[in-house]
Amino acid sequence: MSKPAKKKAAAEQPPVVTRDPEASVQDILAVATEEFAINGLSGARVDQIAERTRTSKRMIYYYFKGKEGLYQAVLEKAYMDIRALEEKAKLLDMEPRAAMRKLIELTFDYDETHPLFISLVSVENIHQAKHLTNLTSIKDVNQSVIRTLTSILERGRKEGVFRADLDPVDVHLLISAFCFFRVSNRHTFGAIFERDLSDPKLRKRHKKIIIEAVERLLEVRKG
Amino acid sequence: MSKPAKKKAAAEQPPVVTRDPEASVQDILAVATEEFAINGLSGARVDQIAERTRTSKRMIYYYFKGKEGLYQAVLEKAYMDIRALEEKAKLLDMEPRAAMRKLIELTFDYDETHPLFISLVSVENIHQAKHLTNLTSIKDVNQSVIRTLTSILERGRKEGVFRADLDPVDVHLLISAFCFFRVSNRHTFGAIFERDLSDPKLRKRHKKIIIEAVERLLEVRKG
DNA sequence: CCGGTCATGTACCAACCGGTCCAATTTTTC
DNA sequence: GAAAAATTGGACCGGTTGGTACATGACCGG
Repeated sequence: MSKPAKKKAAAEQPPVVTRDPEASVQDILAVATEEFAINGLSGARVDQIAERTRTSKRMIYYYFKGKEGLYQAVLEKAYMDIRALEEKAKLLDMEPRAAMRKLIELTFDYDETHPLFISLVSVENIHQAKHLTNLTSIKDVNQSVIRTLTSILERGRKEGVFRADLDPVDVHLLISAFCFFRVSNRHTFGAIFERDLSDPKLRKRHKKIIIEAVERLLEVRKG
Repeated sequence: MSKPAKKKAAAEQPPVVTRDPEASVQDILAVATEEFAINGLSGARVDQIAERTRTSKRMIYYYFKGKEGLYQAVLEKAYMDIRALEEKAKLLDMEPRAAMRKLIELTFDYDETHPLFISLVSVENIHQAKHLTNLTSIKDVNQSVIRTLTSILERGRKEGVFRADLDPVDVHLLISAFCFFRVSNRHTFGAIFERDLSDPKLRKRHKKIIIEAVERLLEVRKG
């Protein structure tokens, strides 16, 4: 079914150059995300991205100025999407240990289901995050994880179930490192140790391990 | 014993074209390691590598066939160098808990002091490790870590200080992930959370954290 | 309906980049 | 010491790639 578009409905057969700026932008971003994640910044080809789009190379330069502009837009969008991570779960209502477990599971699952995001972050790190520093807005978004974590740790400490001498960012680092690495390094790790890290069986086991590791690390020890 | 000076510079200065194949190869490899680590496979420029070398582009093609051949050689060398990791320490003579702690420290310090290696591994993962699969030799080298770890865990289990239900590769994953991530993602993580992960103070704290996390994870629990 | 801005397609280019050709000169082999 | 092999240099090439000039239709305010 042809989309009737606007009021100018079907005179006979106009070439119907369905104009839709927003759709063009989103289309380009979606394709570019894949290309940059798979091939890296310099490895990705503008022509290839354009070809996979329903529009043309001209549009990429029209909307994003150039390859780097497109890359930066892709990066920003990818980082912004994490916002959806904790929003759907109301961690602050749960008791500390359950909240912590849930937070770990969310992180684990997010990384697992967003390999393109993981790749993009790796790419950006190779470029020493010099494009990321332009994007000040994403700091706030990402630091919300820390606020949540801080709150959970604080409540746990008050209830006497969590120790008090751990920095929330350090805890986040431990969780993030494990979840991220499993995905980012699945190819080399898999090749060397002959393991398929995408195996559901392993996934389940690894999720249990990181949860257990963090839980034990947070435990209060007397003496 | 003056060289048969080139006709152009016959008067003084013998050009002294000191031929040294081995040195040429090593020189190229060293420069290429940096370039590939910093710019990635497609981002690195053969001309740039050649220029930084004391030899010429021609030599790169002579010794390594092409850009990909050079990249593969760089990758192989980088992975082979890990062999030196545990060799110098005789972990098998130490009591299990001390050995485990030492192994973690070695991994932590190795990653910390070899950021180029970390970058290369990240680059290779973006390329889905398709160059690594050609290098079967490195599997053995890297699996020696697992053998060591297996032995430590086994002895610990027999002595009753370590639990028995953990896979050595999974334990290695936990350790490796933390140590690797700290370096591989130092730029994005640092930018977002405004932390300099190379700060010695943080380094010391993080080393303590990963050691403590693993130690606690390995503890035997009754019930 | 009409001028102006927005959106898009086509064709094209100049620079770059991986790779090679030709040849010289050193080192090794016999 | 001559032939053969190994190393090196420098110029050069052809395809690729990011980017642009130009034209043209589509939408919108008045």
